[in-house]
Amino acid sequence: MATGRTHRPATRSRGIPEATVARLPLYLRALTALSERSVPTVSSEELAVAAGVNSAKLRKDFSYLGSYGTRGVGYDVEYLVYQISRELGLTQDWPVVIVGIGNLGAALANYGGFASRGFRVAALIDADPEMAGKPVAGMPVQHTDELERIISDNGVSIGVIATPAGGAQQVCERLVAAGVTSILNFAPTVLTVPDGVDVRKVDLSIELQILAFHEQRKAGEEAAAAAEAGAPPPVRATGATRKGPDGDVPAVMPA
Amino acid sequence: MATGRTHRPATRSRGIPEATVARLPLYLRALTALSERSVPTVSSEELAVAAGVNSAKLRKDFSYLGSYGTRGVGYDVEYLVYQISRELGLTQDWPVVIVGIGNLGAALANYGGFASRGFRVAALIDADPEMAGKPVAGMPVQHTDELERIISDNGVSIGVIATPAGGAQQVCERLVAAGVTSILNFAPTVLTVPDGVDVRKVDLSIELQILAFHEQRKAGEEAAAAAEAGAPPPVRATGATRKGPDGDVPAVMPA
DNA sequence: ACCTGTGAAAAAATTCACAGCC
DNA sequence: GGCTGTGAATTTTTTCACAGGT
Repeated sequence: MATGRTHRPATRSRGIPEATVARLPLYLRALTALSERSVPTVSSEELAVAAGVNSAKLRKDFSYLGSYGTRGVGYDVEYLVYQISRELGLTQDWPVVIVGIGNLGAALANYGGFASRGFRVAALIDADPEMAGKPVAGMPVQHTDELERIISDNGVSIGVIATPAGGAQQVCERLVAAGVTSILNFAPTVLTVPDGVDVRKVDLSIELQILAFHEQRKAGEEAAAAAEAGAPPPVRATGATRKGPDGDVPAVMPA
Repeated sequence: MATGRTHRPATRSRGIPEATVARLPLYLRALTALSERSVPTVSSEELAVAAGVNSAKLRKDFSYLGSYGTRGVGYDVEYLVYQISRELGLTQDWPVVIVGIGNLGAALANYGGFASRGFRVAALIDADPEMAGKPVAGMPVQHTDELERIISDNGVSIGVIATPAGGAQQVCERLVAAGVTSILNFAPTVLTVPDGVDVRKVDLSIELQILAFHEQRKAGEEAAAAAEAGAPPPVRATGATRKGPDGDVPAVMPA
C-alpha cells in the first residue's frame, strides 16, 4: 500500500497560483478581524498591512479571484470575506478527525481557529486504550479501532495526524483506505500517499531551525571570521579525504 | 514601540536562497534518520525521496552549500549532517523561552524535536498566576513578571509565542525590548516588530484551509457546474451593484 | 484625489540535461 | 555505469508603474 508519489506537484488549481492560495487564509483572517470591528471597506494598502504583505501582491492575488474591489474606494469587507471563504471552500462544513491525542492533539482539539472557519472536529482518536472515553475539549476520545467506522459514518475527508513519528505512516494509510483524501501532518515524518491524496505538513521545529539560521547570521556579522579562522565558505578538510563516519568529522550536535 | 515593518524582506542570506534554507531542516531530518540506521552514504535520489522533494532540487540546494558529495557515489551521511547543522546554526546551543503555556505551549515544551536539534527550553512563561510554579515538561512555569530577567540571565535570543492572539503583540514587544531578536509566533496575529527582528509564524488553521481549497476542487471535478449553474468564474451579480454589507451578499460562514 | 486591476519587467525558484569525475 | 554539480532553460512569483474607473 501507499505506492504513489510523495506530495502533489503543486498544481495550479483553477488558474489560481499556489502562492496566492497560501495567502488567502491570511487575508481572510485580517478581513474577519475588520468585519468584527464593523469596518465596512478597506483599501489594498490597509488590508496588506493588516495581513503582513505588500499591497501590490495583495491586489495581484485578488485579481486572480475576480474584480471584487471598487476603484477609488477599496474593498467591501463583508463581500470579500464571503468571496475568499467560498474560494477556499470554507462555506461548507468540513468534518475532520484528529488522530493522536497527546499534548499537540489536545491543543488542536481545543484550538478555536478550526471551528470558526468551517472545520468541525468530528472525532478525536488515539491508540492508547487508557485515553478511550476521556473527554478532551468536551469530546470523548475514541480508540483507533473505531477509525474506519468514524470516517465513514461522518463522511470525513480531512484527517489531522498528531501522533508520534513512528505511527504516522500507518495511521495515514488507514485514513486513506477509509476514504480520507487530505491529510494535515504534524508528525515529523514524510508521509507517502497514493496519487490524489493531498498532504500538508507542519513541523514545529522546522521554523525554529530557519530562525536559528538567520539568528546565526546576525551574530556572525559581529563575530565574523573569529570561528572560521579566515577560511572561505566550505570548511571541508583542505586536501585530505574525509570519508568515514569517524575520523575528522567534527563532533556533531547533542544527538 | 514596535514601529518597523512587518516581517523581514526575505533577505537572501549569505547567498543561500531562502527557499533552500527552508528545506535544509527537511534534509537534516532525513539524514538524521539515515545516520541512526548507520547508513554511511546516500545518493541524491534516495535522500530526495526520504525528504519528499525531487533530486534535482536537492542537488541544486546542496550546491549552494558547497561540493559535499562524491560523483558516482553520493553523499557521506555524517559529514552532510554536520555541514547542514553548521549551516543552520545548530551546532551551537540556542536557549529559547516559550511564552503562553496553554495546550499548545505545553505541547511545544514537551516536543522532543526542539531539544534534539540544538534548542534548549530555558524557561516556560505564563501570565496566569495560577500556573506559576506548576511543572510542565519537568520544568516550573514562571510568571510573566520574570520575563525580562529570564531573557537577560539566560542570554535568550529566540522566543516562542503561544499565547492567545490578544496578548501576542504585547508579549512580543516585551521580548524584543528584553533583547530577543527572533520570534516564532503561534498566535494567529500579525506581529509588528522593529527592523532587525525576525518573525516566523505557524498558523495551525492556515494549512487546513489550504487543504480545504484543494479538497473542494477535487469534489468540484465531479459535482462540476451543479452549484454554479454554468456561470463562468466570478459569481458576482451580473450587472447590478453590490455594495453594502447587507443586500445580496450571500449568507456568510458560521461566523 | 484616490485606489483598483493588470500588463510588463524583474527576480526567484524549479527543472532540464549533460559535462565531468569516480 | 552511476552520480554529482551546474550552466542554461523554464516556470513561478514578485514587483513596478500606470491606465482606467469612482
